[in-house]
Amino acid sequence: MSELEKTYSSKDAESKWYKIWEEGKYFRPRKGKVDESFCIVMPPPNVTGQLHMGHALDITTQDALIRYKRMKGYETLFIPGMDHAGISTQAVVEKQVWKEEKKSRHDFTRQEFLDKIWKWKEEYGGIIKHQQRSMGASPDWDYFMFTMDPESHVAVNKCFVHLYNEGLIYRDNRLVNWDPVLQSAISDAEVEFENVQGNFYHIHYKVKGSDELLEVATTRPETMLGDTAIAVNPEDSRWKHLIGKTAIVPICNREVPIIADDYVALEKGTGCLKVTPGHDFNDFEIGKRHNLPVINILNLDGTLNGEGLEWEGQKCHKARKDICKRLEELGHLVAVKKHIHSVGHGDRSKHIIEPMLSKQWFLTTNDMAAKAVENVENDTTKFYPKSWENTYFSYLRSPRDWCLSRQLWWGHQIPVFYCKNDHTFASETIPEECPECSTKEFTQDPDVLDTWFSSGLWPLTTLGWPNKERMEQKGFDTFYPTSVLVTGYDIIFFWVARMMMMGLKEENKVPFDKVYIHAIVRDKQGRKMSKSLGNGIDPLEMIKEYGTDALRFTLAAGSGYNRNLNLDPEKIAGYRNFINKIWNAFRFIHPFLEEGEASLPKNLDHHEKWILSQLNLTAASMNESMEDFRFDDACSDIYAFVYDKFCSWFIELSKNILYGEDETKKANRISVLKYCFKKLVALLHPFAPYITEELWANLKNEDEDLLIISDFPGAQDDLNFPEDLEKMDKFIEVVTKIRNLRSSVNISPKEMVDIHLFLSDKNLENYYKDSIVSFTELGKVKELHIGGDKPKKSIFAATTHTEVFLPLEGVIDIDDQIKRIKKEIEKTDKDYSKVKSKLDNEKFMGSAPAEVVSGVKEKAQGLEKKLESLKKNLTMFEN
RNA sequence: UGGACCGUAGCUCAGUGGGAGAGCACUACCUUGACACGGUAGGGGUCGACAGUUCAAUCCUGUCCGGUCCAACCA
Repeated sequence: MSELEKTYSSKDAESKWYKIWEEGKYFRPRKGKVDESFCIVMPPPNVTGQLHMGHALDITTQDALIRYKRMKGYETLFIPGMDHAGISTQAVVEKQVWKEEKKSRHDFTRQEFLDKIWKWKEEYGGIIKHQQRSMGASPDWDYFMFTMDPESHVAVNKCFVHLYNEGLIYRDNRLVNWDPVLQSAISDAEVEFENVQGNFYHIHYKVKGSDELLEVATTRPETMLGDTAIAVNPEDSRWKHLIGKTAIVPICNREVPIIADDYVALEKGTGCLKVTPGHDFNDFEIGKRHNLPVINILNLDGTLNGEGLEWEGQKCHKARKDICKRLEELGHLVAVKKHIHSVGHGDRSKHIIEPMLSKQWFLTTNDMAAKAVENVENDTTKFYPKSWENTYFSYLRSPRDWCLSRQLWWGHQIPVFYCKNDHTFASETIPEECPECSTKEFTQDPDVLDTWFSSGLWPLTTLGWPNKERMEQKGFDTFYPTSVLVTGYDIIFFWVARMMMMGLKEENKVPFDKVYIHAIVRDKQGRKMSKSLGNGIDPLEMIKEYGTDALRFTLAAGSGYNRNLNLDPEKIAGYRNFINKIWNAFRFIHPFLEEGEASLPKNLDHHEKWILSQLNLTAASMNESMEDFRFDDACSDIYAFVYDKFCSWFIELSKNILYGEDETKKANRISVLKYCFKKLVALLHPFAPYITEELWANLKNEDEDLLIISDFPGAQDDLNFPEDLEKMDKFIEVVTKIRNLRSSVNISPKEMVDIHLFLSDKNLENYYKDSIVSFTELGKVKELHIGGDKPKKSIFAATTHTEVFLPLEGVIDIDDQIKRIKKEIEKTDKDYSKVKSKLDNEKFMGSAPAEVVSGVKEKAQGLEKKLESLKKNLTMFEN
C-alpha cells in the first residue's frame, strides 16, 4: 500500500465518492434485509436560493437518517425538490428586467413575462440543487421535482377543484393583508409585527346639531377620510346620550352615525372610536354588525385614491402630515402624544402592510384543521420533541380561513373560469365550454395560488399523486405515509399544518408518521443569521476550509431537542480535528492490515474483550439515539469511543504487540483492530460519509460492497465482557494516578520510574501482575512492585481500591506533598460524610429502595478505605 | 395582556428524585516511531432566587426575577 498523507484531504474524497455513489445508483431505493420502507421528502428550497446553514442542517439530519436506515436494510427513499417561491422569484426577475430593460412587468403580456421567469429559472435558478450535492446528500435525483412541473400542476388543480366542488373554497370581498410593494394579498403568517415609534393624534369631531365635541384618538389620522361611524361603548355614561346622533368627520365633512358597540373599551384611548371598515380589521367587523358602508381610500400601490381629496396620489405617511396640519388649522387637532405601537410589515417586502378590501379566494379550514389536530392528539403523527405539538395545536385549534389567492403572475393560476353569461366554475383542465350554458367564451381567474398550496401537497405530488400509473411507478403505496418530516419550527404553521390538512383530505392518511423539529442555526452570539447583519456563515466556505464531513458532524453534534444551534467556525475546526484523528488512527494500523484476518480471532485477550465491549456499548447507544433523533448523543458516543477508548487506550496498548515478535498475538490484535475500525467507520458513516467510505475501501473484503449500503452495527450480546470492563476501569484509574504523580513533580514523560502498589484484593493483584507490560507502556513504569515494604522517600496517591507509591531519589518537597494529600482528604471527606449521614439516617434506611441503600453502602466502603489510606500515609509524611 | 419554552463551568449545551457532565476555550508540562488538526495532567459551577412536597430536590409543585418565541392589543 502507498504512503498516506499526515493530514486527511477532504476534497479528494468528496469529489471521488459522490460520483461513484451517484453513478452507481446507490441513492435509489432497494429492498434490503428489513422488509420495511423509509422515506423522507426534502423540504424544497426556493429556486432563488443559495445554500445557507439552515439548508445545511436540514440536509445533514435528513441525510444522516436516510444513510442510517439504508445501512439498516430499509428500502430507503430521499426525495429532492425545489419550490417556485411565487413572490420572491417574481420579485427577483422583475428587478432584473428593470435593471436591464428599464421595464416593469406591466410592459409585457402575462405570457411574455412568464417566459422571462422560466428563462431565468433555466439559467440561474436551481444553483442550490448543485450545492446540495456538496453536502453529501444522498437523495434519488430521479425523483427530483419542481413545484411548477406539469405533474405538480395536475395535483394542484385536482385538489383545488375537489375542494371547490365540496364548497370549501369560496370567493369573498374582505379585508386582507395587502402588500403595496408586491401589490398582492399575503397571508397572516407572512406579516411580521414590529414596534414602531408613532403618535396618538387626538381629534375633535363635531356632533351635528349640538355644540358637543367627540374626542377620538388614532395613530392613523389619514384614515379618517374613510370613517363611516363613531362608536362608543353602550355603557359609557359620558357618551350614552349621543348614541343615535350624527357626527361630522372633519375635512371631508361626512355625516356619520354615532353607534354603540361592545367592542369599544371604556378605559382605552378616549372611549370614542372612529370606525374605518375599509382599513382596519376590527372596524370591518364592527361595520358588518352595523351595516356601515365601507369606503376604500387607497390605491393598490398604497397611495390615496379619489377619496383622498386633494391628497390623491400621495403616500399615506406623507398625506398624514398635511392632514394633521389642516386639522390644526381647523382647530380639530387637540393633542399629539408619542406612542409606540406594533405595525405589520411584509416579511418579503419589509413594507408596511395595509388592511385592504379586495376580492379573494378563501379555503374554509375548520374541518380539515380538526382532523389534523386529531391525528396528532392520537399519536398517528408524533412530534419530536413533543413540545412542538403545542405550536401546531395553537394554530390549528383556532384556524382562520386560508386566503389562497395572490395577485401575482408566477405560480399556479387559479383554475376557476367565468363565462360571459356570468357562470363561475372550476375545472382541472382548460375547459371546452361552460358546463352550464355551453358558451365557449370565458376567462380564467387571473390570480395565482399561494405558494404553500402546492407545498402542502408535496408529499403526495412527489410520489406521483394523483396519476395512478405514476403512483405505481414511484412506489406511492410503499412510501406514503412518509416516515419522517424534518424541518425548523418556523414553518410549522406554513407547511407542516398544511401538509397534514391536505394529506388527510385527499388520501385520508397523514403525510408522515413523525415530525422532527430541528433547531434554527444562529451565529455564535445567538443572533439569527441574516444578510443585513452580515453574520452569515457560508456552508460552502466552511466545506472548502474544513470539509463536508466536519461541517456535517458539527451540525449533527449540535442537533437534539434544542431550539437554537449557535454555530461558531471554531467548532467546525474542532470536529475537523476529530475527522483527522480518525485518519491518523487509520495510518497507524494501515501498514499491518494485510497480516490480519477478516473475522475476529477465537481467543480474545483482556484488552480485546474490553474494546469489543466498549464498541458494543457504543453501537447499542447510537442505535437508540438515532431512533429518537438525538444526533447530539449519537455524535458524542462515537466521538468518545474514538478518542477515549480506541485511540487513547487500545491503540496505545497495541503498539507493544504490533512491534513485538509474537506472531499469533500480533495477527490476533491486527484482526481486532481491523474489526473495530470497520465498525466504527460504519457507525460514523451517517454523519461523515466521505472519510468513512474512503477508509472502508481500504478495510473491506473483496466481496463486500461500498459502506453506503453495508450494515450499520447493532448491539451483539456475545460481545459483552463485563468483567473485563470492570478490571480495565481500575487499570485506567491507577495509570492515571501514576501519571498524575509524575506530573505533580515534573518527571519527564520519557523517564522510567518504579511504582509500588498496595491493595487487599488478591484477584486484582494478579491482574496487575499480568499487566506489567501495560503499566510500562502507558505509565512508563520501570519496575512494578506489589505489596512488601512501603518505599521511604516517595510520593503517594490513593484510589478506593489501590494505593500508589512513586519512590523518589532526589529532594522531595514534603510540604507540597502534604498539601496535596490534605486537599485530597478534604475532598474525599466531604463525599464520605455525605454518604455516611445517609446511612446514619434511619428514615433513609427505612424508606429508600434497597438498591439505592446498597449502592450508598458500597460507595461508603470505598471512600472509607480511601480516606483511611490517605490519613495513614499523611501521618507517615508528616513524620 | 395571555400562552409556550428556557435559565447548569468563560462560551455552547446535555442530564438525572439518591455520587454535578461533555465539547470548545483556559493553565502547566511534553516535538514519545498514527496524529501539534497531537499527547498527558489540571483549574473552574450555591445547577436563576425564594418557599413547599420528600428520608432525600439541580430534577417535582408554587411564587418571583430574567430571557426567547408565539398570539393579542395595534382607538
